[in-house]
Amino acid sequence: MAQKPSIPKGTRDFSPVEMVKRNYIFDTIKEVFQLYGFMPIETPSMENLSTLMGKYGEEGDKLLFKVLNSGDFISKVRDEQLQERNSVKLTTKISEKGLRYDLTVPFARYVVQHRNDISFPFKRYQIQPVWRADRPQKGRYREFYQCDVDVIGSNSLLNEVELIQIVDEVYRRLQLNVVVKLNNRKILAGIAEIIGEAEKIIDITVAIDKLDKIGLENVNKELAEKGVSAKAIETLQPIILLSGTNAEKATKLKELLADSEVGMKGIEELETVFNYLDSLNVETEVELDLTLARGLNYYTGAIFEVKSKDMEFGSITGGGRYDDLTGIFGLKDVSGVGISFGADRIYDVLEQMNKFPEETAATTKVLFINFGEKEELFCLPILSKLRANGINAEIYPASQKMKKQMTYANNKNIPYVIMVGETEMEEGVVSLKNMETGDQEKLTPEQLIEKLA
RNA sequence: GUGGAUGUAGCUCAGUUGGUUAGAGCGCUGGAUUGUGGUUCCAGAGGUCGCCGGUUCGACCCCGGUCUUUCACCCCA
Repeated sequence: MAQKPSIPKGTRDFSPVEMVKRNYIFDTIKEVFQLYGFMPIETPSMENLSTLMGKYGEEGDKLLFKVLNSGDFISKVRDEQLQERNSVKLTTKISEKGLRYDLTVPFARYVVQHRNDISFPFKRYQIQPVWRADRPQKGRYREFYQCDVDVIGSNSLLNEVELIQIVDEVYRRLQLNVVVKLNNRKILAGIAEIIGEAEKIIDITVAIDKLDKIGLENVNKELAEKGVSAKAIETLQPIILLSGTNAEKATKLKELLADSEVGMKGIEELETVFNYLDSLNVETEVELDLTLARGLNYYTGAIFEVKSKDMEFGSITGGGRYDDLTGIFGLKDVSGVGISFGADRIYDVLEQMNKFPEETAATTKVLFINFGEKEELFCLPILSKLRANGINAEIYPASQKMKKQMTYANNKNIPYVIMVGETEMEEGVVSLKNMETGDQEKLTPEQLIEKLA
């Protein structure tokens, strides 16, 4: 055999069986999005690097896939630059495009670029692949799908509430038990402020975020390493370890953050959201979690994260409010909020929990066994009629051995098989065999349609 | 990006302290059974032992490199 073909690291092929399952996820999510009035858009796989760079932090820039310029790009680079052997610098000379890293930044670009055609608030959803040059692991790929919903151009906290309702509805339809973790960047900013380390907010949130993973001791250690003063760390302790119901946490937080204007604003926002939720039929547990930070540094208000309650896994949905993402592209004072469903991780959870529905509308319902030319001529009009009635049907394309045709039906999990030979043609009927029970009956074409429809 | 593991038939995996012809199960093809499959029985095909190089009389096995997959860290969906 010649060298086996392969695909790039961290990418995957999807078989027909997998695609049926994947589409089940996408279709469910899409339906719910539309139920809440969101409309789809798509953006190109590639964006200009100027759009992408600097939006995801230093780490993110490294994880961007860059696309080489076309043509004889290297001849335009000066010798000194080549000799310098500085990849980062050289990249700017030979690459001006990159694969999108997420859907939010391209969306911000889209909004700014099409601002005159958009009426705000703009509610859009977007289901497309994104690429990250991360090192792959289980549940982490270099190409994966995100399902984003965002509403931009509205400050109302009602948007936050609707997003949580969407999460609730999607996971109810997918029959997964999840918990929504909710926090607010303003509270985190307030905490940093009252412990006197306002400028270290990023380091502090990143450290706190790891609490349930590495424990309190290691969090404190990391804080110290990042240069947070011992006194500040001490003040921080009661805040990190805050417990009780959401209302209790909020009450205590108000005392602790009384001197911080941002902090109080954050609590107020959270309380508003919780008040709305209380009056709605949201089944999903929503928990105020102060240790939730999320890496993306463009978030400014609410932060969400959704985790499966049934298994230990990274977050399967996440998002938040960003007050000035479009500002970078020259459109000020437009606030947006959105969340992203990680379809690939949801797939893995559904697979492990065995929660995919058994029956799917996508597969073939009935196969015509092929006995030869004469029989084909008899069967083809009936086949057309089945399809006209919305019944997924196919005919085996050649009159091969019965066993082979039956095996084909088995492997494709086709529930019914139709056999037509001399006797059936004379009587003007077909023999319909149920592949599961083995039962067989003769039906006229009309009865057949009625039975399978 | 850092550190560790892994790679043998289409799939899941055995195996050899380095020695001539590399094994199983499942799957595949054919037959028992040319209008009745998923069970059973029989037979058969299929592998440059990830790739490149080194050590050796001799390498699937030892060494180096490289790629894949995977685990932890980083970060994240």
